[in-house]
Amino acid sequence: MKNKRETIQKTIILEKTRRLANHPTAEEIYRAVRADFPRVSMGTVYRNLNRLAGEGKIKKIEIPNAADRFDHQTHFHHHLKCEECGGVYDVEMKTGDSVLESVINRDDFVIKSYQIIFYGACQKCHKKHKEDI
Amino acid sequence: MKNKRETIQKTIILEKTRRLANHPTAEEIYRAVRADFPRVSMGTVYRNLNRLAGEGKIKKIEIPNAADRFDHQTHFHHHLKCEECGGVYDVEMKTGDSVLESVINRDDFVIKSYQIIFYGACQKCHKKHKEDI
DNA sequence: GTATTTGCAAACAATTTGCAGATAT
DNA sequence: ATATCTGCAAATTGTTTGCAAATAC
Repeated sequence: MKNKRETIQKTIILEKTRRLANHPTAEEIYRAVRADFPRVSMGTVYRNLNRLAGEGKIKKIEIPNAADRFDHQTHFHHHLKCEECGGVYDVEMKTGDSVLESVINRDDFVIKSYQIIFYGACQKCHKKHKEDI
Repeated sequence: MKNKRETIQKTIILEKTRRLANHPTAEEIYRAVRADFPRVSMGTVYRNLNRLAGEGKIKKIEIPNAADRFDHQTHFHHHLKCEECGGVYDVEMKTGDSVLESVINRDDFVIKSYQIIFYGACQKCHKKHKEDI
């Protein structure tokens, strides 16, 4: 896998990932791609998403115990996973990040990146839950 | 599933999780339990680990694209996932956490908890990689 | 006594992979 | 021309679940 060729599939997968509103899953991208190119397979979608992420053209957001998301955005941000509906939302942070400086045992490894996953409830689910009571 | 009974399985699963050095996977706990009780099944291990986590007796650490870990530790800390070997290591942070205060759009959801996952290389893998060059 | 829990095997979800044929360069 | 990429289906990994039998209370 040397990732050398610009195939139609790769092009359209990038385009759809960019067009889809917010951190779509591979499945969502797959459906969008198939709307135009019905013979594209899931394997191809995954292969290309990983290639594109490797090239830095998109960002892969790994969500524990849920499908990975692929993000067209470039700026650094984090995510909230709604424990009720499983939805993933952007979490914006103030600049002047002190997370890396707060690590105590930094000699134990080389840190290349990090992501914060918040757990909780999105507005919709929280509201619904309140109504239940 | 009302989680009412203290079964032998539940007891030993908690004990093994506590005894095993550091954030073992369900698989590792399963093996440890089977050493003493060979008929315990994987399903029982998962069910009880989730129950114990629900009761707050252990902590479930969700690792993206890898087996979840179960932690006997109680104090708040984070984790590094080594991108080479897949190992998971504790990351200790200075107290006086400012992560929650740094969230800008906090009105959009209710945040109950969070975890930071660092990506990088552990000492062993980093050293090995250097030798390759 | 009876509701909960177990063991087993089968189901599940997300992702990866082997391979023969197709395609970009 | 040929190495890379695709489509397909099957494999993999981690976890959950349905069900009849076992067990804690």
